[in-house]
Amino acid sequence: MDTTNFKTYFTLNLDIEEAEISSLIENCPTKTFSKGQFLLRENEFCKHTFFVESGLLRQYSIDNKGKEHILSFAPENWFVTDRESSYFNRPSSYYIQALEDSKVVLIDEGFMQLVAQKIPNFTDFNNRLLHNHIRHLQTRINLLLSATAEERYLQFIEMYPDILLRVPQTMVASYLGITPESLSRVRKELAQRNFRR
Amino acid sequence: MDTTNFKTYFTLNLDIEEAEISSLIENCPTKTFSKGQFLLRENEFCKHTFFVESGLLRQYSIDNKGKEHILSFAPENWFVTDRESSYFNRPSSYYIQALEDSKVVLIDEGFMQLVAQKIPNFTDFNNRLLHNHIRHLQTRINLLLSATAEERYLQFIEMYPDILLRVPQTMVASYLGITPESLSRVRKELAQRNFRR
DNA sequence: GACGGTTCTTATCATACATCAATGGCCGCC
DNA sequence: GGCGGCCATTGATGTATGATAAGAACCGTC
Repeated sequence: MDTTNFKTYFTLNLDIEEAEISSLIENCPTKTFSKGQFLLRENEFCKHTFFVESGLLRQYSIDNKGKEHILSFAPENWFVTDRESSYFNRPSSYYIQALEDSKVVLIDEGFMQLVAQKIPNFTDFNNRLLHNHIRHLQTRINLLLSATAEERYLQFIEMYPDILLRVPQTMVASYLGITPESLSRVRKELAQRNFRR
Repeated sequence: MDTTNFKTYFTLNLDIEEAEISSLIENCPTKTFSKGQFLLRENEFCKHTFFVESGLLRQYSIDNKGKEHILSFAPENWFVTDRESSYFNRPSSYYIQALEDSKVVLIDEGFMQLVAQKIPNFTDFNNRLLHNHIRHLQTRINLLLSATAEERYLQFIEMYPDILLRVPQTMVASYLGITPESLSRVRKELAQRNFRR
């Protein structure tokens, strides 16, 4: 199956030759998920990091009142996994689901170690990914602590203009930590104050 | 200066001999901060990871309305740093401040690389720290998205019973993302329902 | 032991957001 | 082309938490 994005992602981020990548990537199965299908469910053990070749995924949890809370969206060229489960080997508390028909590369621990052996600066690369993740989470916490629904929405538009157009509003609301109704009103407010798109 | 905690932390987490540690640690300056002093301020570049030998630190931001939001507390045996600033080399958006008189080990990039060279499984150790950090942040986001003030407070008590007793309530409130007044009410509520401590 | 600062509590009022319920648009499907 | 499911909108009402203000408790300090 075609894994163009995965390959270019690697060549861009690692100092590595085309041929070598291709031979490495052979070790990674690719899988197709159709809209609505699950890549991971609560209480399962997460065994992979998923690289999104095409399509769109979401990672979310369901709280004790039955409400969904989206932790992250993953469009093409993004990684997603439950590190808590995969790294610490615990049952996951999250779901990962396809929001569009998606092609996904499945990366397991063995592959990581293989690449780490073959490619010297892979650990650095991995480190960068982790740091990026942390930065991202930290920003979000800060936002949840300090910003109103409207401010968070505006920030979301800034950061993920593409995703905004690809998912139902309900899900944006769930990401922002508000109800769909509230988001609708926020949008109305903004529209009335002559805010476009 | 005495760095007992730092040493034992290392011996416990890395496969390494006492003598070797001591010689390594010589490279790390230790500094004392008295209550209220700053280790890092907004817009400064964070050059160190801080290991708290004794005392208590907090990391917080100030939003555009002038309100403080505590991102983390760091009691003895904890690391704290602004990874966003130190790793990506950007001006920090956070403050790090001593809440008690504290002894702190200053770890810089050079030290990290030195240790990485000398000690084979240091990268793994470092990885574990990063993953732990991520897990922690993720849990917090989930909580902010799904739990009420009361639920968050109860969870805080569970996780940080010691810190609860060491910092003013104002700061607990700031960590939870509510006002001190609200926290006071939550506590009153709990007390009336016969909840102890 | 009085003083001034900080912290905590309490009361009243204000507000952002949730909840509940109804409606209408959109779209795929038989 | 009508039917049913999903989604967005809107209105009425409820509730948790914020804002403001004032007083009480605590605490180190001179």
